[in-house]
Amino acid sequence: MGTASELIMYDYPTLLREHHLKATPQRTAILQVMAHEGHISIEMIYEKIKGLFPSLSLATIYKNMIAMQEQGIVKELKIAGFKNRYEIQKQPHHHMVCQKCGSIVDVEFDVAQALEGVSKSHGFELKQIDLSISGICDKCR
Amino acid sequence: MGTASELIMYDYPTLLREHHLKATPQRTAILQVMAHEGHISIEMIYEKIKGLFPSLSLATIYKNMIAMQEQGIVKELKIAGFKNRYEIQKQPHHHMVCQKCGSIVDVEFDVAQALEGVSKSHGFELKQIDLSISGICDKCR
DNA sequence: TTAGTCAAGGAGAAAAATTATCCTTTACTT
DNA sequence: AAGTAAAGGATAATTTTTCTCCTTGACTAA
Repeated sequence: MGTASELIMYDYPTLLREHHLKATPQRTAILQVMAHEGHISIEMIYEKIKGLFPSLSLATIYKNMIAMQEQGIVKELKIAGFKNRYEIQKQPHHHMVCQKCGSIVDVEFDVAQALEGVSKSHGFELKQIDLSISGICDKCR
Repeated sequence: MGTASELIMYDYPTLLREHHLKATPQRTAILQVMAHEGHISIEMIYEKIKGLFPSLSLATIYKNMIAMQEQGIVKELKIAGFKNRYEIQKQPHHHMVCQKCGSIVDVEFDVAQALEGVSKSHGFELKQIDLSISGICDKCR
């Protein structure tokens, strides 16, 4: 945090418009909560912002998550043993999940090169890598 | 296929009993369908075997998947863009998913060693690795 | 083999998660 | 400032998953 290139990511209205989505207060709030909470579920988002928008509909969140996924702004995380969670797209990274407390930590680890070889040998055009490792985190031991 | 050690895996009644689960015809059929179809969803299983058991309940399949997961016989696959699928537990492996036709191919690729280092540096006790790569398969190009 | 027991199956309701419909509101364009 | 298309809200409808309760049946041990 602190450099211009990082700060610009917090201008969510602009980010939305750049992706041909209207910058509504609801959308901006969703992104702010996601930025603050990290890996978050639909109804956690709902709980966090329904105070700001008393008439907020759950459907609004679902619809926005779909729209923002299509635009590559957010990403759905399907992790064994947990309900789906969402995060804002950022640098490629993977996840480290504690099976006890459910905490999710980002880890940067480059598997791309090795997997290029694997996929190439299958005539497979590699688009995306989803990797999560599960275990027991430092705190829970 | 062909060796004794592989064939023994097809004795599902014994496999179930070894895991303290009763070997019912429904369970055996579920495992047979899974073995035949590979990566399969709950309702695909239901469609495949409801002919054999006219009174089959969807709840039976759900309950059995949970029980068999707890015993480590089957594994749930949560893959971005797809409904949950299930596979019979076998040698550690990962998945290669075509974003177009949805086909899933097993790939053997050892990421464990490298990830040991990553997790160790976070004081994390590594239990499980879930990796899937997505892209366009050979056929779909 | 047979009776007893506990797990498993079936039916259906209920709950949870997701999507669709339809109308109103509003962000953006010009 | 007005028009338009997109987004939000309310609500119903689907879909997915879980639960309850009762019946059936697989396994155990005599």
